[in-house]
Formats: sequence, C-alpha cells, structure tokens
Amino acid sequence: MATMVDVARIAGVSISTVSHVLNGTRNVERSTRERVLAAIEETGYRQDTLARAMRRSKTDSIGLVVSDAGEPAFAEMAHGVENAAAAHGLTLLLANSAEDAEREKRAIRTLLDRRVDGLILARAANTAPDLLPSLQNEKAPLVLLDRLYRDLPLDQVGVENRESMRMLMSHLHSLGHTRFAVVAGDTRVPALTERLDGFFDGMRDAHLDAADQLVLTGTGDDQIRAVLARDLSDFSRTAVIACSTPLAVTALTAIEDAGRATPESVAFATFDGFSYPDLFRPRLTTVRQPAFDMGVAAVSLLLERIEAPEGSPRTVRLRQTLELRESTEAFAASEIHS
Amino acid sequence: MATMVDVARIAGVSISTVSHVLNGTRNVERSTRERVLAAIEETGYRQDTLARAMRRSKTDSIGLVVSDAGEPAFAEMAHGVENAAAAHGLTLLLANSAEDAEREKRAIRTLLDRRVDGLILARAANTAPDLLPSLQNEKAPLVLLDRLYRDLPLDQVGVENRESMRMLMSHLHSLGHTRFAVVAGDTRVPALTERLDGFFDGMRDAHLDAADQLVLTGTGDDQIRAVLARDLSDFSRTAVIACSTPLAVTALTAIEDAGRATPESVAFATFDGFSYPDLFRPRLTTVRQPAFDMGVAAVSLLLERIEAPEGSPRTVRLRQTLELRESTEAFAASEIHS
DNA sequence: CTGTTAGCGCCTTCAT
DNA sequence: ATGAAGGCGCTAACAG
Repeated sequence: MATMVDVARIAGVSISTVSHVLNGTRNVERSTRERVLAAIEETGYRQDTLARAMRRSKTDSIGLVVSDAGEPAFAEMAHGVENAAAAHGLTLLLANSAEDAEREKRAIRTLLDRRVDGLILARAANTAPDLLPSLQNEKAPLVLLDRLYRDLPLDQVGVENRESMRMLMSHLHSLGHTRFAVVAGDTRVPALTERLDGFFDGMRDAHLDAADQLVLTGTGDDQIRAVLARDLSDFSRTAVIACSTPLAVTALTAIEDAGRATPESVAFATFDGFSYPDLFRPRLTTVRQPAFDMGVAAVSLLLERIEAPEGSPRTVRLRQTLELRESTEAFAASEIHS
Repeated sequence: MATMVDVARIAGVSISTVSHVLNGTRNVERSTRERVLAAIEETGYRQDTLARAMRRSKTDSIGLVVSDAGEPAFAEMAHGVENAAAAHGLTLLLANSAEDAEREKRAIRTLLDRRVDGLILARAANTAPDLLPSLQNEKAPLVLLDRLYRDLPLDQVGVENRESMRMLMSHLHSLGHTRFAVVAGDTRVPALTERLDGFFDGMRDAHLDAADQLVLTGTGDDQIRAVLARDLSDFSRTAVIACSTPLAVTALTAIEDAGRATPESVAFATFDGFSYPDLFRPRLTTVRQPAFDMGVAAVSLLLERIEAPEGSPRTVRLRQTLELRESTEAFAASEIHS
C-alpha cells in the first residue's frame, strides 16, 4: 500500500505538501498540485483513515444502536440514518441490542471504543438506569431515537404518540365504537406509555366509561393473548387497538383464538404496522411513524450537537399519519345499515 | 482520556508491561499485574482501538454490504452476521447498496478505507462487472452471500435454489397442477436464474408441456403485473410461483387484478416470503432460506480465509425448507372432491 | 520478568 | 509557496 511518503517522493515534494493538496488546507501552486495528483494516480494512493483519525481525533463515523433492526419501523429508521450519514460523508457503525440491556451496554461500549464522533440510540425497554447518565460524560454526543427519556436534558427525536392515539380514538368513536381493548404492552417504553395516555385522553374526550375498557399492559405476550381472547369471546367489545407491531401480532392471534373476524365482528387498528400493508388481509388501519425521516432528523441533531456541544438540548417530535384501511371499515357500514 | 503512559506511571512500571498485561501477550509477575490492573481501574483507562489497529494493521472489524437491509431475508442474514461477528469479538460495519451498482461501489470503498479485516457482500443485481475482480487485489478477503458469482474463484454462501424449486414443483404437480406461471424476475441475479432452472427441471420431471407454462422474467414490475393479470383472466392456469419477496408482491397484486382468489382459484407459492407468515391471509406456502445461518456461515468462511488467505475457495450451499400452508391447499381439496 | 525504543501514517505548528 | 519535525497511542522487537 502506497503511503504519503511514496507520493511525495515521486512528485518530488515534501509529505507536508501532499497532505495539503489532499485536504485542500492551504494554497499550493498549480503545477505542484498537478504533480502530486499525478503521483497519487500513479501509485493508487489512498488515505489511511485510521492514521488520519488518530491524528485528528475524529473518525468521521457515527454509531447507531437499535433494539431490533428486523422490525420494519426500526429498519426504516436505520435506513434514514444511513442515508443522511452518507450524505454528510459519515460512515455508519450499526449494532443491535436485541432489546437486551446487557447487549445494549456492550454495543455502546464497542462503538464508543471505535471512537465514533456521535451516537444515536433507540434504547431497549429495560435500559440500565445508570446507562444514560454515564454516557453524558463521553466526548461523543448522544441522540435518543424513538425510545425517549424524560428525566435527562438530551437531544431526542420521537413522534407525537399521545396526539396520534387521541386522533385514532376520535375516529373510532365517530364510527360508533364505545367499548375498546387497548394492547399497550411494556409501559417502561415511553412511546407505549404515551400512546396509552392518548387512549385515556380519547376516552375522556368521548365521555366513555372507564369500566367498559380493557387495558392490557406488560411483557407477557401469552398472557395478553389469553386475556384478550377470553374477553373477546363475548361480543360486546367492538374495537381492538394494538400499540406496536409485535403487539399487533399478539392481538390478531388472540382475535383469531376468540373466533372473531376482522373487520366484520371487531374493528382493529395498530401502531407502526407491517411491511406490505396492502397485502395483509384485512388491510390494517395503521398509525404510521415517518421512520425514515426520524432517522434523518436524528442525524441532523447529532451533527449540530457535534458542532456546538454546549447548546441546550432539543426534542423533536414528528407527526404520525393515520392510514385508514378496511380493518376499521365494516363496523361503520353495519352502523349505517342498522 | 487516560493513556497507557498514565497507567504505567501510576503503577510504577513501563508502558510495555502495561501493554502486555492488557493483551496477555507475555508473562508478568502476579503482583506487578495487580498493580497495573489497579492503575487501570483507578484511571478508567480504555484501550485506544484506533492506535492499536494502526499499529497492528488489524481493526477487528468486518464489513457487510447488502442490497436492501429492509427485506426480511437480508435483515435475517445481517442478524446472523452480526451475531457471529460479535461472538468473535468483531465489530460490524454495515452499508446498504439499495440495489444500486454505484452506491454499492461507494459502500465497498468506504468499508475498505476503514480497513475492515474482511468483507461480506450480498451484491446488487447489476454489480459492475469489473468490481469483483478488482476486489480480489485488496488485502481484505471477500465472501459473497446469497448473490453468488459463477466465474470467479471466491468464497461464497448460498442456498440450493435449483433443488428447492424442483421439490416445490414436484409437490405442486402431485397436487394436480399442470399449468404454471413462474415470476422469475431479474435473471442477472444468480439465485433467481437457479430457481428458474429448477422450474425447467421440474417441468421435465413431470413431463409437462412447455407451451402451457408462463415464464415472466425481467425487472419491469408493472409489465410483469400486467401480463400476469391478463393471463390469469382465463381460468386454465392453476398455479403461480414467485421467486422472491418483491416478486411475490407483484404476483399477488396481479392475482387480485385478475379477480382470482387464492387458494380457491389459483394456488400460490413464493420463495423467501414475508415476516409474519401466519398472519398473512391466505397463509403462503413458502420456500424459506435459513437466512440467519447463512450469515453465520459467511462469517465462518471469512474468518477461515483471514487465517489462511491462500487456501482454495469454498462455496457453501445450505438447504431451504418447504413450508406448506393454505395457499396451495385448496386446489388439492377440489381435486379430491371432483 | 521487565524496560527502552522504533516506528505505524498522518496532520500541523513552526520555520524559511 | 514549501519543508522539517514532533507527536497521536500503541505494539513488538531487542536488551537486559
């Protein structure tokens, strides 16, 4: 592998000059520059990013840790992050935490050890409580993505969960639904808590009776499935809302267990949703987050923070969109016909 | 940030000793080691991976380039690669080519510039023909994943596409199907060509008339959709096979365009398939590749190649499994009843 | 068993 | 407009 020394020798200049033409960091006479460029061409020289990074203490790379890159929403975010990073000449180092606090810690440690210039984290539900504070002391700035954190002054990118759920509830209520089941899942995940809060907001908006609603929280998928299925076996409940893709899987399974059909017998709506929404039968009404844009926004925040480490932290909330599909249509129709 | 010099000073030893206890690379008296360890603890010292990599010309990282990390099969492969890499203490640098030759080239260049110790590549359909040969000259070894390449002596990990398609055909034929449509897609992708070859094998096995079969190749999704839909509007064709997930999307759309129902009116089977196969309606019969294991296998091959750069190249083919679901069931039933 | 020292390839003052 | 030279933090001979 050719080094700057080789190039300098061939071009008949000092390595200092080579460095400067490479980085455009000071004026160099035209003819000299051309000799250097020719020598670079001839030797096939490429900058050694490692040596460069070491000298400048800057790697031009950023790290992304997601809980599960397989889930469509996270995959899209990763996509957005990667695109934005590439657009700024940054390389992306990606790590999966698999929703596990221990692996998350290791992944972050690894990326930090690689000296990433900044870190974007969609943390696991059970992130160790001391993790975030300890990260504050690192030189690499941190941006939280999707899985936010209330108690710390941090840069964060999320979506307006509470408002979106409220909007969904309002729509469903206008269709005539009054008895809901919400599959809210792990309330340690802020986004899920917010969605649940939005549900309560919606209930109040619609003056619904709390006693008529079924709220399912926690991590026990099997238990959620069983409770929901049992509940649905009597036909008075008319709408089910799942607060994330995995919860939608659980809920749809429970609906099937109960022998209920969507949308004829129960309306169904979910957050985040599945990859090919128009191939699902029934097509699912979905509150969708602009995942790609969230990734892009996270990179912007990160870059600004790298520029200005001392500015005050910002939280960006993007709007979600309500995609109405047939899983919430039939009930309305039956109302009209009755 | 504390360096080895700080640690050495506090422990009252030379930096050389510190290095050796850190890497376990030579014996060091117990008491000395303990002093060093204590100093490390005290200073919160962490190795500088950059300086280390520069000195050893080894980064303990590998690169993975996939055409689309969003597709379930690739996401799983990436998962497998990442797990295996982590198990060997390697960091994974991930890049997306978005199925674009130019971006692929850039992504590879970036990873190579980061001095990854090895590279795993699931190349785009239209990889520049000179790309692979040029990679042969790099010091970082290369392993091809899923998207193989015939003409070069390379380490490769794929699946037995031809055999699997043949098995699928045999199954469908035994169900009574004799007129097929195969959506084969871009035949520049070796896996797709192999699947198509398997189709022809299957036809011969079953002594079917070539004139009765509809073979759809190429990249024009809209055209494939239109041709297939037109063809399906007469009811003599009874089975459709899609050779990849995106092609399945196209095919299912065309089936719907034609007003045909699966499985009552046409049987349908696909390769690779969707993320939640049991939530799809109808549940799709799928030839599934062991994507995770493919990723793991690719890492193994890569590590062995790093160990022994001169051994002769190996191609590993994993078996796919045929997951029978309801999308191919109804026709059999109607046969039985007729 | 331990210490001294020469770089790895590059950027960046400081001179000229 | 160009060069010389010192280190960034670490590993691996080479010497004791």
